[in-house]
Amino acid sequence: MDDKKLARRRMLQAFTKKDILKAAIRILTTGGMQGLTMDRVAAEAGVAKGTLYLHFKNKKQIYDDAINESMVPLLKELNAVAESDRAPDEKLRELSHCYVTFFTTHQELYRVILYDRQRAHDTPRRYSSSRYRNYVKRIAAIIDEGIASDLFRPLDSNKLAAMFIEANVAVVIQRLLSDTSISIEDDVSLVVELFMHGIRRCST
Amino acid sequence: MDDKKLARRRMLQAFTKKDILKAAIRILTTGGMQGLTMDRVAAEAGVAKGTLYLHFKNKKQIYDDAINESMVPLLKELNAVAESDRAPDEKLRELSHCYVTFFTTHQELYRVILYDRQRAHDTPRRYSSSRYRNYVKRIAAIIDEGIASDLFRPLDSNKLAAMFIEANVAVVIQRLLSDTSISIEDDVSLVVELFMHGIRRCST
Amino acid sequence: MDDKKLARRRMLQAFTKKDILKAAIRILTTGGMQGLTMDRVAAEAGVAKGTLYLHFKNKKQIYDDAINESMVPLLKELNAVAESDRAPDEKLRELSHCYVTFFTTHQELYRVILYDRQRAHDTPRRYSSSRYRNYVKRIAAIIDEGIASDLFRPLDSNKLAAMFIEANVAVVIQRLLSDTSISIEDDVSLVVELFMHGIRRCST
Amino acid sequence: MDDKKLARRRMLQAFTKKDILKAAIRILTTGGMQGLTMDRVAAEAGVAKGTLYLHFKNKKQIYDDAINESMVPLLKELNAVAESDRAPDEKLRELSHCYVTFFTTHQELYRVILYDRQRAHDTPRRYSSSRYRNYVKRIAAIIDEGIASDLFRPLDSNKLAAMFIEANVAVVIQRLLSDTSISIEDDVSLVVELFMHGIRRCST
DNA sequence: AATGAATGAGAGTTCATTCAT
DNA sequence: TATGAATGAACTCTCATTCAT
Repeated sequence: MDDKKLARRRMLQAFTKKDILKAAIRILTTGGMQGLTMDRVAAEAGVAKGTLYLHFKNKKQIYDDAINESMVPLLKELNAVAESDRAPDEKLRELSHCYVTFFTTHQELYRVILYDRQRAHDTPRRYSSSRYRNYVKRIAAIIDEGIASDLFRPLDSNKLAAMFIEANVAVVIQRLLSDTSISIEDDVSLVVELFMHGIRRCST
Repeated sequence: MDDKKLARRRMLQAFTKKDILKAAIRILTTGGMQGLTMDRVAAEAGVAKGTLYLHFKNKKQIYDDAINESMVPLLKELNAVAESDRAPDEKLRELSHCYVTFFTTHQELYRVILYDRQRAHDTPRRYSSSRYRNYVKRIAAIIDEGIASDLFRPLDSNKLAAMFIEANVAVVIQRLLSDTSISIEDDVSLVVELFMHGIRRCST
Repeated sequence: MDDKKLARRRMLQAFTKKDILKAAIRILTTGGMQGLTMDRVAAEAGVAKGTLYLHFKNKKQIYDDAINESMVPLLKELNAVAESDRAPDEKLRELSHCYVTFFTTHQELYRVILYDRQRAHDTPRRYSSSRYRNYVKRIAAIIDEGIASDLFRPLDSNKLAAMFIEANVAVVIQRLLSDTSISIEDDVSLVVELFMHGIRRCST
Repeated sequence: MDDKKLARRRMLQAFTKKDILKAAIRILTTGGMQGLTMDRVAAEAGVAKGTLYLHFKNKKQIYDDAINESMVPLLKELNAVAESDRAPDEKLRELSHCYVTFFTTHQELYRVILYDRQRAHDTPRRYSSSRYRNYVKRIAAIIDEGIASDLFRPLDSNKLAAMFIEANVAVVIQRLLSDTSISIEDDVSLVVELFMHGIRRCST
């Protein structure tokens, strides 16, 4: 009986916490980093300002947790692709697809994540940064796979992985700037084409 | 006589304005977006806070103008390269070199610029964004050159240009994250190699 | 049967209340007035925050009761001394000893008590103040004893009592400020010396 | 001309600062330490809250400066007495008079000062505390004078000085508690009587 | 009787902007 | 044109108190 009550209470608490994070993500998505104020988070989550501090130590923690939380779906897809048994080049194509789709639908939040990306410098153990690094490493692993199977040439896989991610970023930026609704497939194909063969005409 | 005075006044005014922008750039370079306060700009520029409002409408304008101003040297180099009479692939190599060098030495400022990059959406007339777009176009023009001369394959030059920029960004980020002092030449070579030939082993 | 239960419940309740007060005293002793928050009292007492309000009307009551409670041991000693059959001057010496010892070992709490001392003014019915007044009266009674037995000169016993207390306070403050560990006995002797040769009739 | 303007500006600024301090003292005098909030200080001084931070680094500085400022008149009187050429016992009488008068008319503020008195401990260089210590030293010097001239017995002058101050405190507290308007002279006489027949060499 | 999540008023502080000089 | 004191809204965070369970 007591256990049930406790469990239920925990559930409710967890719900509130999730609600706050969702609210924070919504705000980051529409208003960017500067839009994220405790007042707005509280209002958006439908709780009192003080309640935020019951669930999070301070604003920074809300910010960090929100970004981490928002990346969860993308990371899940990334894992699924990485652990599938397709060929490395096919994996890259699928990753590109995930990436472009995800960031096309997240806009402002995506900018925030990009901005957050390279801050490892000042605060070495920053979670967010290690997250990015990790992300790069996974893609590098796929490229290493390709190199090992003689599919890819032996180049610096880590940097190639980083460039791969940013190439997708480039495509997303262009999508946002041009406002035309080009099919995601075409963009993905372009990215993959570049990475597989480069742009130089093959001089037999 | 009066004209002379007026001209001189204009000059002085222009000087003050430049000084303020330089101060803002220094602050952005070291302290990022959040470090940019009117107090600090005034102090750094050696003028009174109120004076800032004689030269700029508000903080946003200082911010925007500072970012534009900070890009001027890079844009000049870009122009020089674009207007030289080298082959397109050589131009890309040189651009990559300019890019990596420039951002490696600007760090925080560079983050700010990246963050600012795709803000075109909400504020359509934003100067900074049109700057980015312009930038992409110039590189696209070089790629078009290559395509026209049958050096490159006929792909979407605009998006390739964007990907080229971001590939350089990727390299810079990795430089910052790894903290190792790899030669810029090697990074540039990797970027060029990717763009010229892709990563797939050439199965002749 | 029911009575037993009720009695037992009362007992438990009384225990909880005492525990809370003890917790409050511990906090006041180490953290002073500003350290006393409901959260800390609850945590220190090992009860939920809401529970505090079952035993006390509000924070002020906890604060007041804690101060009163903290003085109980001193008051007991005071009573013991007052009711002993020693000479008045000997009693004062012993009181001084109690005082200096007690406050030397309580530090922060002692500051709180001193601050609280004369608040009678704004809130006439304040318990703590009447306590202080009571305390003064008891010492005055001892002095009156001395006067009656021709040991002391006939001066305003109430004010002399107050001065006696504060003289001990002065000694304690100096002990805290100097940080040297002078023997308590020496300090007590000084206080007594001052008071004896002041109030004692000069036996030509 | 420019100098005049500058001087005038400085004057105005100084005025504002003094006004803020006066407001803070007024609040401390009536509402004690807890009544001192930035909002109230601003309202009482008739300035905006932000203005406070133009003149003071933070609340603590306002608090400290207010206490120091409030003591200025007392310290002046103390100096005047100390440097006069009267006999040490006469000096003590006058000091007592100053003390009782000053604190009788300052009430709450006086409690704040007392509370502040012995905080040297946690923050060693605290101005306020060194102020108190200094104060004690000056009175000790007067007592030393008396000892040197064989007027007083050779006892620990520092502690006697502290006890002298606190004896006056005791008298003030009693005045506040009893609410009767006894003449200050009588109280002073009692203090002096106690101290004289305590520290004065007993001329058999 | 006990809990502890939720509240919300209010605290200290920052900073873009204004305006009298 | 230049100043910088003043403003006040907005910020992050604290904490005494309430109330459904």
